[in-house]
Amino acid sequence: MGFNDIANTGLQFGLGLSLGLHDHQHKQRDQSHKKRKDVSSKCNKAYPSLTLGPSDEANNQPNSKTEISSLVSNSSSIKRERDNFLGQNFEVEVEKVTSNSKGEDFEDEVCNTRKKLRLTKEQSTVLEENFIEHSTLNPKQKQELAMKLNLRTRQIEVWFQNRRARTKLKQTETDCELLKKYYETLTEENKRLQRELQELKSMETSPKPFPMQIP
DNA sequence: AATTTTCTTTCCCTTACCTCA
DNA sequence: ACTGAGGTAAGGGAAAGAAAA
Repeated sequence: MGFNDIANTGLQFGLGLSLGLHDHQHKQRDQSHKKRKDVSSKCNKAYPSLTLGPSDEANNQPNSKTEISSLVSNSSSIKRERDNFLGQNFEVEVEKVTSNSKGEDFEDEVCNTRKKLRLTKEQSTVLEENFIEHSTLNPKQKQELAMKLNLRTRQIEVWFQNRRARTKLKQTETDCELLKKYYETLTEENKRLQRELQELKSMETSPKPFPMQIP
């Protein structure tokens, strides 16, 4: 078993732990959760700017209820989506598009793209500074930071999550290198001991010195 | 008061957009 | 113009706890 095998086993073990949680026994646990996500997902895909936040610096504004209502029509069920922006609790009515042909065509048309926001240099710097201070935020800190940077709390949350993940990845890489070195050292040591053992064995099998005769 | 259901928040892994060489 | 790699914002599943029924 080489180092890579050991490393892979470790990775698989780690993955297994997390994948093990994706058990079918939890699938039915909360259907409403999934529904909410579906609605949210549909809305996100259809109208990235509505929930993904600003697509550029100029468009850095919260989305109004009327904007959403005017974009989505033909409702069959209504869900309320909350979000915080600038310390306010925005409650947004998201209308689920029914499965009529018109709705599906429209969805297909707009769902292929997922716009991605780029944080400005200033925003990244402030976030980085905050991360150095504390790698996790409480709701209040999150709120304040969102207000300060003119971002949604979800975006702050996501940034910190991703930042923690990067830190963890770096640490894992460092640990991996250390383990690799340790493995090499142990291999060398093992070889040396094997040689030593071999020498001792050969000495044992060679003829012993002539025993002294005692009268 | 105890139990069940629904909602909210958070974490983690994965996906996919974007940039650059 | 194309392409592959790397960085990273966001999506989505799951868990845990709170709130509502």
